[in-house]
Amino acid sequence: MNTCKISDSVIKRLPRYYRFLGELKSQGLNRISSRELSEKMGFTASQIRQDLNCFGGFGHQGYGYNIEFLYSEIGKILGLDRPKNAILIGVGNLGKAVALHINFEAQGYHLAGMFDSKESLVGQIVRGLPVRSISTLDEFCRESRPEVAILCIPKDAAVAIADQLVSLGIKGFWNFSHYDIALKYKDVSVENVHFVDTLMTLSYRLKNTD
Amino acid sequence: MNTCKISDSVIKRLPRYYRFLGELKSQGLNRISSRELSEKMGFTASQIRQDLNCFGGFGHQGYGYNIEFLYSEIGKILGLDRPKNAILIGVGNLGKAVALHINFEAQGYHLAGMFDSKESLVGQIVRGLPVRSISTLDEFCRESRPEVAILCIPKDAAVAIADQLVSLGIKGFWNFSHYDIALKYKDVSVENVHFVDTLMTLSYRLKNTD
DNA sequence: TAGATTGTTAATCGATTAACAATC
DNA sequence: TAGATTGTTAATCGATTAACAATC
Repeated sequence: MNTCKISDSVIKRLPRYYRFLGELKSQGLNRISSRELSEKMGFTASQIRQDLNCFGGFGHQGYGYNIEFLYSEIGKILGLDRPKNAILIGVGNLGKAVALHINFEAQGYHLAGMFDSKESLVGQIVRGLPVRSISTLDEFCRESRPEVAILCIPKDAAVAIADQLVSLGIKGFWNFSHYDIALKYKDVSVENVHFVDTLMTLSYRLKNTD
Repeated sequence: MNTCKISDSVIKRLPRYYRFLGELKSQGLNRISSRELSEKMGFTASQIRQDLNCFGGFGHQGYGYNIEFLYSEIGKILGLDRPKNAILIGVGNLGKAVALHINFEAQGYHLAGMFDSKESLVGQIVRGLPVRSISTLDEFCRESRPEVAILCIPKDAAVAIADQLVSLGIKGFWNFSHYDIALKYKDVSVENVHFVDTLMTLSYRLKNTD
């Protein structure tokens, strides 16, 4: 096992491994070699072995990798087995879609509360949960201690609420807003979901077909 | 101007430049140096100059960059000024959210049609557009010639429909499904939006706070 | 002119790929 | 044992950063 610092590139590939292995598992397969996996995933076999060896020797020489075992190990590396409380801020079109569409439990998340500043939304039931007034955020967080906030609000609203969320103990943001949280708060984890960026790169690629 | 092949890393940073410059522009600023921009964006000034010089010399020695001009040039590089017809496949929670939430026009896209296989959805109006039956896809594409398909359907459905879309002339996919289109069709552009992946990497980062 | 800042080349750093000994 | 495939080291490749001459 390589004790090197794990690079961002490796971490970003882990969910993809997890996804492919989950599928192989559900197809009832038992073992796979790095070469076979490389053909399915479009990585090199070398890269796959390098990536996995950042975390431990999960394979067996002459055999390959046990799919079920590797799947479960990558899940643990990602921390999917650890329960994580999350709150969702902003229950507009996007927030509603996120709440309804994402199967949080499959990654160990529990959506504990949903908040909006718009009084007309408060009390509405989405995914079996009531939308709460943003004014009750402090109280709720002191009781439920969520560690993740999902930001489905515009940039200005995100700027306005980030301090409060961090001081209430939020350790990670799943950030759909255009506010660059990571630049200000160095000790929280941030994953940005900037769809529109990918729509722009698609536009570029269409024009420059390679 | 550097005529090197533009790397993926550079292309992925362009939307971010576009976003930051748009904001500076709306703040009424005229010029900015690579150093000032680097402080705002969290890149190095060197990288900014390198990136921009892949496409041309947009700055002036001793002055910096004209914000309005650079913003507009990056928009052109990304091809946002070119009109692009798009169709959306799958009008469930996710598809509806995408249709309602994304301001396609700001990137030069026009959402021309929406399709679903579920007959109960057909005829429903979303964002002023009727949901069409998937059985009318051929006819519609031969008339409207969309070049982009937005896939908001499950993996199996995506596998089943990709051939048809490619043969109907689709050149780019904005892919929310878990089907890896790019592996099979080498001559189409694909941008994957795999939210759940970022939810997993967030889980990892929470566990390994760096 | 002096000061500032670009465009661009060179140096460094890190990530990917290749190679191969270890070993199942 | 022979064949297969890993884990790991070494080589390559590409991306980022540093440096500086050009020039506004």
